[in-house]
Amino acid sequence: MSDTETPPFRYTAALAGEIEQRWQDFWDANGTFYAPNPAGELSDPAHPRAGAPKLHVQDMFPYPSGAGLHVGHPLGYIGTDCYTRYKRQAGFNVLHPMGFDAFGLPAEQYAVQTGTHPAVTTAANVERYRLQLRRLGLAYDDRRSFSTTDPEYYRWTQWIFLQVFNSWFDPAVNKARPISELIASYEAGERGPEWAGLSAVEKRKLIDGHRLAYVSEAPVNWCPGLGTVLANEEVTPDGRSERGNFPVFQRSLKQWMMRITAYGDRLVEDLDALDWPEPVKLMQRNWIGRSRGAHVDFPVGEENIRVFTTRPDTLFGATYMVLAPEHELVDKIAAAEWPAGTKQVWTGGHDSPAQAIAAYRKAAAAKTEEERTSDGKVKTGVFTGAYATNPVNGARVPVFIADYVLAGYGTGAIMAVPGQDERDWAFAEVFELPIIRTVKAPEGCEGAFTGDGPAINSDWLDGKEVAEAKAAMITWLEENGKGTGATTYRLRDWLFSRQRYWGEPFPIVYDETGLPVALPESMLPVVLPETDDFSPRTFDADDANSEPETPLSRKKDWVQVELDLGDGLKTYTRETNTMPQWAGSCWYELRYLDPKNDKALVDPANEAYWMGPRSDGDPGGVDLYVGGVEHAVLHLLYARFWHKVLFDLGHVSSFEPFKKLFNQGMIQAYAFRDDRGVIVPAEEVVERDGKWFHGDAPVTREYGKMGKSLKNVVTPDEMCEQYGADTFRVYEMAMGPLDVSRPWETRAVVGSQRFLQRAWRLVVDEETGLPRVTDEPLDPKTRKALHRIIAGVREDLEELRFNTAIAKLIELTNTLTPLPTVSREAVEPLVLMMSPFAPHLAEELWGKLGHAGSLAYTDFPIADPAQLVADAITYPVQVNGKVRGRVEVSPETGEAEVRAAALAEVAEALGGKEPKKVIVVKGRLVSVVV
RNA sequence: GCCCGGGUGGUGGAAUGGCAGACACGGCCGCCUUAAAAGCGGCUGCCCAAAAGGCGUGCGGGUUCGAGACCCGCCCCGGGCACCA
Repeated sequence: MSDTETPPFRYTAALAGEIEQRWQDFWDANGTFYAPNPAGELSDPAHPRAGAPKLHVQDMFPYPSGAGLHVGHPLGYIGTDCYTRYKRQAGFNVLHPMGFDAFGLPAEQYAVQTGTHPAVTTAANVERYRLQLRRLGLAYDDRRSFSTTDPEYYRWTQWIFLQVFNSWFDPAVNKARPISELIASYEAGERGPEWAGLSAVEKRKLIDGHRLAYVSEAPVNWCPGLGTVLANEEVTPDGRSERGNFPVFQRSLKQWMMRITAYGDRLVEDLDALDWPEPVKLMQRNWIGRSRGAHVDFPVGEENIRVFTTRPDTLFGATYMVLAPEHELVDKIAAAEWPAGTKQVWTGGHDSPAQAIAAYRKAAAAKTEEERTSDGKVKTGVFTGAYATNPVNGARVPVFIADYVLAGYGTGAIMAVPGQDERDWAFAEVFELPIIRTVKAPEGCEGAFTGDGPAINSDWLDGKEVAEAKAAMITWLEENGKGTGATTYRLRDWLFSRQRYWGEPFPIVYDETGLPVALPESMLPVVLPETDDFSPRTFDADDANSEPETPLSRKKDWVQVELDLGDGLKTYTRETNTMPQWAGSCWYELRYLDPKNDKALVDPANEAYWMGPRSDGDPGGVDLYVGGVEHAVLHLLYARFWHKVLFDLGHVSSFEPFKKLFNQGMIQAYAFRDDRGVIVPAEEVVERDGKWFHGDAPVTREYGKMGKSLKNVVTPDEMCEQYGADTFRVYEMAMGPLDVSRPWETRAVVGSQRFLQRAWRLVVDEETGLPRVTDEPLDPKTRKALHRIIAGVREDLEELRFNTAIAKLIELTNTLTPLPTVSREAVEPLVLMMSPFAPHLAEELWGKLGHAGSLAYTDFPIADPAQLVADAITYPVQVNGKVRGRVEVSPETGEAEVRAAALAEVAEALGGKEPKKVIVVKGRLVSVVV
């Protein structure tokens, strides 16, 4: 493109680039977007928004990968930036910070690949992200930025770990309390006399068993391919690692756990107080998987099988029982030989119960998780030869083992009620077991009936509806000592240690007893030791028997440490696991509030101001949290858990971290393959007549994520280069609603550039660069249009409907463009309204209009209600639902008059027929029925 | 299988039960230009040569003066969960 004929002051990419850099420097130099705190180092009583109503808006901070940002990443950041710029102008003290989540597997793996220390690559990646984000003109308070890998930051991550370690969950008050209170209670003899008789080590073990962070030897998810254990949340349903897709095996290993299950109830119930997308709430509810019901005891000889059921009301219909194959009672209750009356199908063709059980277990163990689930419909199992007694009616019921009962849920045993449970019905059909309906099924119902209805065949329960029958049965069980009401959860405790280098070290050492000892706060942070041997020990991905090895354990001089922890100088051994990636993101919303504070996690005054509840029942928290739906369970569940612990211990006044959650959509992109199936670079593909070509070769198009492997990455840097950051921002916001995923289309970006060019031209003479506005008042019609648009834009911005807000601004620009003179009365509000979307351009135009400094704190336009009243109303007139004419009347015109005018208008269409009905909808339309 | 979303022009998308398709891309035509690009102006849901008209929001019913929106029954796409007792 030749520049020779482009007017010297046209808003081109080059001019945009110059303006953008200048304003970014200005904002930095003036601290334009600093938000004042009520207390501490970041307070500023002279700030224009000191003491104003607050607004805390936050993005899910990025993981700075080596690949840098593509145009999809900043979608949410631009959205929050537009929203907060608007709210700042509308009078709010806005906190809009950004940081980096830089610990974790990918940083370490990238470092391993490149042979550089993760700290080096991480710092470089963070720096690159900062520059990329700065170029977009995002209005962050940079004083509050941090990386989770900063020792000044993870000092507090470790501090929170200590709070969790040093507390226990008291079910009596349903909250966490300091562990010292539990110890005091034991010492006072309130919890039984045994305490006094225990040795010091036994006492410690007893206490350690109550802590919210505890070491446990339990089955965990061991992933040899990654060389680390993983949390349940990090394992996919088919038993592979979410990251890397390696096989995951169940291994019993000694690991740190966090007692998130204690918070199961509150994590479910407090969802009701949150303004979150329903699907996300639902995913959390499903993950926690709370079921209410009862534990019921079924005697088997000397033994007793405890089952969990959500349907105690159906106990009279329990005709058999099933234990998980791994259940510990199986071997104890199994009969020596098949009892009389054993059906052939129950034995699996084996000569004795012991043989049948052994064979079944072997077959079950050989099945992969996928096979077990995909075979789901066909029920298998064998009889144990044992009979249990149904506690409500004394019926003798056979006990089976089957893999449709899971060892890890409830008690690993069920009472089977085929009449009311589809799985039990299917099993009963295969094994020819009796079926007793205990809830009246509707006419024609075949198979299990799981719905509501009156109880039948249930003695004293007969006639009661399900809910009432459940309650009655639980009361009966408790009164007769046969069971109790109970709640179970699918949620497991959170596996909190990883065998990695690039994570937060635990503030924990072990003494000569092998029991953990918390380091005192004064020793924080425990700095991650320097090493050049940070590679994890990984294994053949299928080697289930490999042993994890922590990189830190190789630092012998670090692991062995001499400390005085109150009883003289002693040698301790450090914990060599590190925390999982989620640790740093579990509480970062709090650190933004008071990032420089080295005395406390956050000053209570600052926490109360930015996140504290404002009314009864208000959970408090971040006012708006924007990020991808992929964090629906993991990050959001863990962060809620930690926040609740901090709340219980009095460190924060909000009981939830994120009051409102918004999931932005994903920007996707097309990718192209040639006839060999090889991906070709998307930027080299051209479209001709609805087909796509790479050179002359036809290629096929597919739709997917943006990424290196699909060769379809478009970066924000390219967009800034070709169009300018403001154009890029406007395009991203204009292309659709923020929460909808959509394809990226570079060629459409020019539309946003044209809009900005027209707006620029409205204010600036392209030849001279001088402003061309006049102080003449607007004509009344345009003034009305202006105020209608102001009202609409405000409404759209409040609801994060940026695409329609931009459409209205384009409409206003297009209305003003053909006018003979450009009135300041219209242009100034236009510039102010554009400023959230195109901040650099708006600042520049604001200056051209004669204002000094930044417009960031200039009031956002407010519509004049008097201008929102229409001069005239045009009524479309429908005849039998079709528009056949329209009449224009003044707004005060009465209904009768509108009706008469409308009928006159459509007289021809009526063709002399008498209308059956005429409906006049005031201000809307007239509908005539003939 | 169960539970959520969603289906509107060639494309991205607009529409408190009240004129379907705002705004934008693309396309077509024109102005400017030696020419091209950029810019500017016009047209652009489909059918029909055009007008008039007809048909149109995944499909089939229904409620209503009036349905893209509400109700019932299907189909398709995306996501989550998947023997959780």
